[in-house]
Amino acid sequence: MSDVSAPPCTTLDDRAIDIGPLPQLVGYALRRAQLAVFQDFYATFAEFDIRPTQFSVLTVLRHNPGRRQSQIADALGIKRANFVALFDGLRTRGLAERRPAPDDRRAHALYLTEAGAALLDELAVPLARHEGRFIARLGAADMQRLLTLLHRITGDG
Amino acid sequence: MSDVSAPPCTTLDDRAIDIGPLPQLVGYALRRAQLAVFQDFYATFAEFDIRPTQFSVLTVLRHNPGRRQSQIADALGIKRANFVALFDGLRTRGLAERRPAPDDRRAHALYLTEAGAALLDELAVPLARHEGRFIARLGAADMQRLLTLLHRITGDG
DNA sequence: TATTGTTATACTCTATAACTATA
DNA sequence: TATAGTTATAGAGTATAACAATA
Repeated sequence: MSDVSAPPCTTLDDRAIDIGPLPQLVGYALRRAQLAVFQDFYATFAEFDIRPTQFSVLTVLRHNPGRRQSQIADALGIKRANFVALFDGLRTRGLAERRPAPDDRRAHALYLTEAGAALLDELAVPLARHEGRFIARLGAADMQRLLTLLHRITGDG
Repeated sequence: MSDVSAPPCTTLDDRAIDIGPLPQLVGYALRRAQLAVFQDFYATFAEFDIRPTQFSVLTVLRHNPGRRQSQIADALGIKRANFVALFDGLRTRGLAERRPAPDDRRAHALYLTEAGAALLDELAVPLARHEGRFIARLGAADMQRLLTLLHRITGDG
């Protein structure tokens, strides 16, 4: 339905902006796509107060119990100095814990708590819905192609 | 050459970390790929002191001279409050300028300066090298497939 | 001497609220 | 009343330097 009584243009130029060659730049396209997915992630996990980085730490802890802070941080591309506060946020919520490393009194071995493991189980359902929304946009086959291309960009595949 | 006198393991567990299902999550894969490309962008344009967001603003100004701040900011997904300092950084360097909007005394019309246009011309060469490094990893056909998939993720494809 | 975890600090990016001058 | 630009502010994320304890 068009509105025949719509007012005339109120500005000199209200055509859509032309962002030119930006969509053909891989960095720009990656950034916009990443923001779209993270926005969906934030909305999906807001009720659990879990952000993408926190989710990635919990996941790596589940798959690597007892590793040191620096190993976990390195695997996720996080500086060890920045990992301290990030991990403390999980620890004070009872989701993860530090234990003395048996072979090195400087180091801590990191573990999920039972509450952390239970939360990760609980997050599996909304996570699948979140991923499912993007698989629905692309189809499963194209999503797998996208993941493979992204791994080749990152340099590990 | 392997070093037969290499010391034994110094830690309890120095196998590589297993980041589990993270590489199959679209948000994680996008984030890591975006960081890899932006790292290359930073290194490529460090000598020009241009960051990805600044480059995108200059590019949109070239393609849309005379538009208002809020239009430019919206097109790039930047809040108008955050755009002020960003644009001032370009303006004080003589790359862009504000002019009074002819039809609305609240608004400013934004333009590239000649220096800004000249810089953008100069940046074309390193930009092509930057893009070329990732096209080299994927091949031109797969890069085009990646861009198309990314646009579909973002929702404008 | 080097490394682990930590603190301090700074800079960027992002988000919201509120102000001003116009409309 | 609403909008364009602006200011202030706060929260993440990220980067470097330096320190204590330990290797």
